[in-house]
Amino acid sequence: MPLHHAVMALLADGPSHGYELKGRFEEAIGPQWGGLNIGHLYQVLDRLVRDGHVTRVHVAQSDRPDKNAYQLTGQGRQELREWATSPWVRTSGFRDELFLKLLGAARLGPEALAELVAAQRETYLADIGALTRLRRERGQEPLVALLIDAAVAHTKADLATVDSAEARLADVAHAAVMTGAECGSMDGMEPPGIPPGRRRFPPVEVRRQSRE
Amino acid sequence: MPLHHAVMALLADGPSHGYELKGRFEEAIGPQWGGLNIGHLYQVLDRLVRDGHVTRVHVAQSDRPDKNAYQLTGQGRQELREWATSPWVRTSGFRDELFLKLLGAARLGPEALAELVAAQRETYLADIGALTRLRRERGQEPLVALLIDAAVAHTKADLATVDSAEARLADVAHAAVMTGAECGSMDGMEPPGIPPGRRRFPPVEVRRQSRE
DNA sequence: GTACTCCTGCATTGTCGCAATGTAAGGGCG
DNA sequence: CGCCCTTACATTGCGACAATGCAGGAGTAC
Repeated sequence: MPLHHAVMALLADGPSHGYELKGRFEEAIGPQWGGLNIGHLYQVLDRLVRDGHVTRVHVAQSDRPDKNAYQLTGQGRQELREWATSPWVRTSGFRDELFLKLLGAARLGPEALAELVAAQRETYLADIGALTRLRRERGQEPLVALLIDAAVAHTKADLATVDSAEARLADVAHAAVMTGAECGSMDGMEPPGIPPGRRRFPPVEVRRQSRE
Repeated sequence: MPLHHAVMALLADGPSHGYELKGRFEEAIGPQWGGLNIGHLYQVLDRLVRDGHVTRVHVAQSDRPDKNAYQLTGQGRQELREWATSPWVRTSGFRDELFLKLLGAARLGPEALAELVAAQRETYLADIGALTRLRRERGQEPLVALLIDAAVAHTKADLATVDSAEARLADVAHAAVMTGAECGSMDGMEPPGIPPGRRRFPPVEVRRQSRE
């Protein structure tokens, strides 16, 4: 995710340096985000300097290793304001690895689908449990509480999706078995030419719809 | 997102080549995913070949430009099965750009937050409308219908989040204004040293909690 | 021949994580 | 005191993958 705007948001409170910014970020956004990688952060800071959103000032310290202080520029402040007040518009569709797994499992047959659904269900329940625990620990900060609630809502929606998936995809999964997705072998040899039999999409007719 | 497993899932139906795989993918996963970049796809195929999940066979054609056919190997088939039947476990926390925007807007003050919330609300409503339309057009395929429903559910959850955000973050936003996040100027000069006044996080005491 | 589709590859940018480096403060110990 | 070890602080570099875009060959249709 584009971290650089969030870094600018933190810098709006006053200059800071890489190591401290990591602390500020994790303090502000809460534990459900997951740790912020420090190497990534410095790359982001480099880019912000390069683009003129932030200036770097070297600060010598006697009692500690030197550090680089980063400060928001006027241009950066303006950029931040624009970003923070404009909505997030989905640029690349609804992409979720779960979707791909459902596609794969459905094509593998009903047993594979059932296995995925059951396992995924457990995972989501565990996630919700962990989030609930987090919420108890860090629920005082309003932003953190809000974000945790949002994460829980997402997970519950996902749970409902997988719960309905097995029934709704039963036909697909059953059809997949018949068309040869399951007939193993044919590992190594099978020389060129593409065996023309058993292919569901002959020349496939790529339909370009008017989106994008 | 890790596309390569999905490509393997498509190849489970039989060998294919890059351009056709793009068509198969968009056919199978539906329009809500968004277009698949062809360049990306070839990168993925290269990696699959490198890792032994897929073999490439050059196919000469008289009536068209030559093409490369890709075929799943036994190892690839096994890898596919493992991936498709194991749940997706969130590795990197709940990361949503909306969360970062809320953080940024809240720090900018109540007006910025209100602006973001209103705009985001409109965006989500428009998304839901577009998805509903899609659902009418492509709702026959069970997988596509399921994925669109999942996308709608997610968006509705997001909608609820932003709707509650303004009230729940009012205190944070108000506090932000007082602490100087809004006092403009200080663009260019302001030489080194980091003005020690007006900083909410003096040495900041990075608390490392026991996660990860 | 030129416009177009099919098909592929490369270059570039951004995201993300790990590992390595260097400085300095603090503690134990002969 | 001089030595070593650990911990905290602070930064940098490397490498993999994701994603987009552009260039271009090769054939077809006019």
